[in-house]
Amino acid sequence: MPHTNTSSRADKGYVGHEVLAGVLQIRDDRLQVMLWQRAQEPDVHRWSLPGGRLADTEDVESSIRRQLAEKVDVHKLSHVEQLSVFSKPDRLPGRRVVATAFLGLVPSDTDPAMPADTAWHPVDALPPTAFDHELIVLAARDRLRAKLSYTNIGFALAPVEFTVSELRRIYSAALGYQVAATNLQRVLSRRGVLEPTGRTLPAGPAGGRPPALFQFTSRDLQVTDPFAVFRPPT
Amino acid sequence: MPHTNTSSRADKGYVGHEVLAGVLQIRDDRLQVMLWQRAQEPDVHRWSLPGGRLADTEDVESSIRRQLAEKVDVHKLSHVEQLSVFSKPDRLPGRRVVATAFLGLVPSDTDPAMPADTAWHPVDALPPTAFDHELIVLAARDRLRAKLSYTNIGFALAPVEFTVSELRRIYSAALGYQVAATNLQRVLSRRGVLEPTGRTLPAGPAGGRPPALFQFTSRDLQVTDPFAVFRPPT
DNA sequence: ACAAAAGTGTTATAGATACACCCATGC
DNA sequence: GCATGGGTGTATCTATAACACTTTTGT
Repeated sequence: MPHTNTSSRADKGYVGHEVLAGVLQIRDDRLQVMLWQRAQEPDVHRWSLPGGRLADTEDVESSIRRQLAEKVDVHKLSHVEQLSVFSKPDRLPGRRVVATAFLGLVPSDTDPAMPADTAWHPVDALPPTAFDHELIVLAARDRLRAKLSYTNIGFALAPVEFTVSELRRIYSAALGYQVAATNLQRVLSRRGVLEPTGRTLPAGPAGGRPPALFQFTSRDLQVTDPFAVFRPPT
Repeated sequence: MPHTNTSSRADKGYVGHEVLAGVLQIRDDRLQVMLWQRAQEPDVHRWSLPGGRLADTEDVESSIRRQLAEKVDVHKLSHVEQLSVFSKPDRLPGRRVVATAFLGLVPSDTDPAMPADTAWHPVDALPPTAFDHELIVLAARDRLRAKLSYTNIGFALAPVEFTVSELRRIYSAALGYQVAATNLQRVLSRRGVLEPTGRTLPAGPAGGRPPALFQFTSRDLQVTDPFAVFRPPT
């Protein structure tokens, strides 16, 4: 790739700006991240996050959505939010580039078509990653885990309609520990995050009661637990 | 641009990068923010946040700390953290500049010397502000309020030693509603955030029991309440 | 003694977990 | 009938809010 940094660092104040996304999805009951394998130096063959350069007419969120549209049909992204800036001067070899990192989510029932150099990898068993991209993946994972607790962000990981069992598997995979279906249902219902659709699925081959189907009441991010330790007087 | 496999638009633009901080302090029992008044166009006479251009050799956090040192003795900043990126293409007139915004905190018992064009303003009664700086101030306020609930961030607003009454006034001002001293003390103590120093202050002129002095057990930001709705099995 | 401010004891309430038990289906 | 998975009822636990009451000082 470009340059020997002969003139670049001397060009005072020129700071490149890129956007990168940790796009997460639950696949095979594991939290996985979308990565593509670099074909060129630097960091050849290492895996890196999708993204690219910020263009003139877009803000950072428009930019990451545009760039992801080249990898994944953008309509399949159920949620995008900003994480933070990664700006160590030497985070990339060559010219200086500041990155704005994002968390992106894809529902578990979609399987977006991706280029040949791109694949899903479990977040807890990452391949060798390029630059500081592993840090960004971990930041994305941590943000998701935190928000599962106090927001309705599960809507972005689950299909539109699902059984409580399916939702339990999704939450367990994302959080990294087993959650009980019984309490998951109750907590989310009491908060008004979840509601039954009235429909059910047929029982499985081994029998059993046919599961009811549920949906999220809202598909926009909402804080559902103010978790205010110091609660305003009622 | 190193390391993207996407071909984005031609590089017409030079994207500047600035860092800005909403520096907050409790003064006169109100949450106030440090602003300086612009002397030149654009937005003459409007009030704006301290900050400036990202230099070549620093990351964004080093940069904002350096720039604040020009306004406030940097050692008086008890906490600095990144908020988010503001990147609308037209957020400033003229050349495009992306801003990384920070929250900065100053303890209530310090009164940093500041330039003549700089003053503190209550966050709930801001003067006319420049560009998108009001948004950044509100983001700083909201971040502070959220973290008061589930972290020990109060250490950054309070003096090293304080009475529970003083702390109550600080929390009340920052949160925007009255908190009760009795419960404040208990919640923070049970979490191990607060501890008595063993010393007391003399009673006030009107009498009353002499208050005990307390301190925060740690002066680094720590999450004290995991507020995990889906708690890992014990 | 009395007023004032600080601090403690006690109860109430909310929101979660744990677990036993009942329900509906296929074979 | 019975195994299997789904769903509900109920007890328990934890943490905070509310408030009455006690403590310690100055005048």
